[in-house]
Amino acid sequence: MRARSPKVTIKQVAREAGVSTQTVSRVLNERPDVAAATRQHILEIIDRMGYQPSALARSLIRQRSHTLGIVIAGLRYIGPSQTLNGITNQAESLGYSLLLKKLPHFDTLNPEPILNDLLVHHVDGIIWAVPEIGDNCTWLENRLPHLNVPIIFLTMHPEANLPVVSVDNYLGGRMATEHLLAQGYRHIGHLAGPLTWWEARQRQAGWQDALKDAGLMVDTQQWIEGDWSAESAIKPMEQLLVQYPQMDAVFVANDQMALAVLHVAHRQGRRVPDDLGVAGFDNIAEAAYFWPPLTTIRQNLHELGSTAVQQVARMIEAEEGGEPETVWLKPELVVRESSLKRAG
Amino acid sequence: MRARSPKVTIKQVAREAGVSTQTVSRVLNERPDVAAATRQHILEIIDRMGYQPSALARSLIRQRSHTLGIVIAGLRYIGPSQTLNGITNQAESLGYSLLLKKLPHFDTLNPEPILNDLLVHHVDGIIWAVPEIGDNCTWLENRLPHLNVPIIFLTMHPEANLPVVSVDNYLGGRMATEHLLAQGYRHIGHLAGPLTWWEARQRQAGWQDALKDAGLMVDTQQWIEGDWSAESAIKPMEQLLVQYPQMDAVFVANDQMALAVLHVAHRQGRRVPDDLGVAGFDNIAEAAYFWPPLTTIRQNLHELGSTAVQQVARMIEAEEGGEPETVWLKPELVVRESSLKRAG
DNA sequence: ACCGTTCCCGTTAACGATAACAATAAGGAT
DNA sequence: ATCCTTATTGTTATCGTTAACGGGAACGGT
Repeated sequence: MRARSPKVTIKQVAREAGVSTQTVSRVLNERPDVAAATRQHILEIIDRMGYQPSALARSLIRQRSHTLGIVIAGLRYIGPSQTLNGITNQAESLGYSLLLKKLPHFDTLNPEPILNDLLVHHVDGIIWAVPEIGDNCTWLENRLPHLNVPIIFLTMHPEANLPVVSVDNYLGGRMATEHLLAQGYRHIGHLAGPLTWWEARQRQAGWQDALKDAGLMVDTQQWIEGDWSAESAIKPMEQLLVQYPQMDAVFVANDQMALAVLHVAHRQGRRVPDDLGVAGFDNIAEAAYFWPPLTTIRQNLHELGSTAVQQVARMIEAEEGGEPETVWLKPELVVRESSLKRAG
Repeated sequence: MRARSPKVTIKQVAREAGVSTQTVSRVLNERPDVAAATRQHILEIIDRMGYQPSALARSLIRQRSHTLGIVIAGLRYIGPSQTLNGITNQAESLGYSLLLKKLPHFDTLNPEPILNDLLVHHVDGIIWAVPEIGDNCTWLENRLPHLNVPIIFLTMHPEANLPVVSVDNYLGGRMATEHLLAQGYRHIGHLAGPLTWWEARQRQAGWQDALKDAGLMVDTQQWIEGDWSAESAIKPMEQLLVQYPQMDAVFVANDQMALAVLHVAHRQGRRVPDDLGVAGFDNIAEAAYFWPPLTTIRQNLHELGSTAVQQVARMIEAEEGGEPETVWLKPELVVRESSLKRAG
């Protein structure tokens, strides 16, 4: 292996070895019909010249690029990044390259430019890692049937025959709320994410059903909406404390907003968890070091990403046989001090 | 624009239009030498058939892929994600696609597999977004001269003739420390990142020089090393409080560890900022809602990413003329309560 | 001696596009 | 009438690789 300035091609190798390019190709692809001596000779020359076959030319002739298109909506928050991390790891180990695209906005209605861009690059499959928000998925109905490439969706409403991989947000909401109930809290409010997001609605529904199953009433005074960010949560939380004064615990739709909740509680002198139990969602790295440490729902986004890759890979390899399949990942409850009601 | 099952090629368009593929190609590339009527006719057929030229075939013949290789080391933390976010945005607007690769480990010594993978995909340029850790950059010397593709490095020691884009970590360390000094703190400790990291060393050096310039002594009792994570910072912080008892403020190398510092301070009943001033680094989204809100150094990683893309693009377009250039981005001080020493 | 295999390797065409070079027709200059 | 432009189009070769096929040599069986 040594230096190579302009790229070495199969032709140069062939000429150097005194054989046809086809024979070199056969060696590259480990075909049996090459004499041992010839193979050895060619391998030596390949090594000496530092030849690497062009993935571009291969993709073109084989009609198979071993490339996946990944569509994300943004990486400002840690969630999508962790998912992407899982994707890169799994893709690496399955031998796929990744073409990364970003939607200009969360609620881009027309995904055509992005899809086209991926298709002209001959991706073998697509992972649509964009959260379902408002009607940003309406294009699906009309476009999907014409898309002749396997595509998988992360974190969205699982329609019939749509391959989706998602964390069970509803279950997560239930788990957090049931934990608060088990601790003895009885007036459990909810600080929701933006309800245009499917995830936010699921978490809210889990909270609501858990309360109902416990025989508790739920009305609109008991919850309020934020927009995921800590900043956005300050005022809603203050408002929630006013409109639901009996509240003794709150299930917050993500950890960032839960941080803001702790912040407001401190400012108002309400002790957590004694006066107010708090549970979040996501289990961000910092949650264990909040004051007090935050009880939360851990979602394994790394696994989400890696599962998605496995699923598309399966669909790609299966050609026609790959049935759309929905995979639900189970979240986990992580109990820390913020929800541990002390006696009384 | 309508459905297209198997991909439409330029040949089919040409046949449908009754012209040669070359003429279609000329229309695609907006060459002047096509009769207006012919052009119109071909455009209609392109639209009707939903034809999109293959990026693969184009890349092959043009020897130009309009693709950048991005090498990262991981996305567990938010920093690299923000950088990547900046990269995707800028790449999009300059018309580059992104091939994303992940190093298996931070300290991978042999980047050859990754580099090769990018090269066989004919990337036009490479952004090496891997922090400099230990000797994970030693391959540079020998390999770089033979690499016939522009490459740019993020966040590493700027050797001569090496194109680097980086936030000025040294300056950030100085700024944080000088701010603490200006607030009247006089015994300023430092909780460093792992000193195998270039960034960690830079931040430490900034802290040290700021103290020296203020006429204060610095010895090894006054600082200790963490590994960036909040978890890792708990014990070192406890240790630092023991070994440097006069300490009245601490500059922490990142916000995650600063969170742990606040945590330890609370547990030990030391009031921040009265008994202990705290300044962090990074300005993560949560920092404003820590208790108390954290003074920190903001680094614009989005800009880091977008600058990197601009630089490689420049190098690509410049062919030979692109001089390696080092770009330093200035960090900003964000003052919050954790460092505001009250009178006394 | 003839024929069918098997082994090994080369030729040609193809993937989907563009570059470089004709080639044709119309029009103007000489 | 001849030659030279200019405008427009087609042909051929090419990018780097592999698929499909062909063909010669060596070997064994009848």
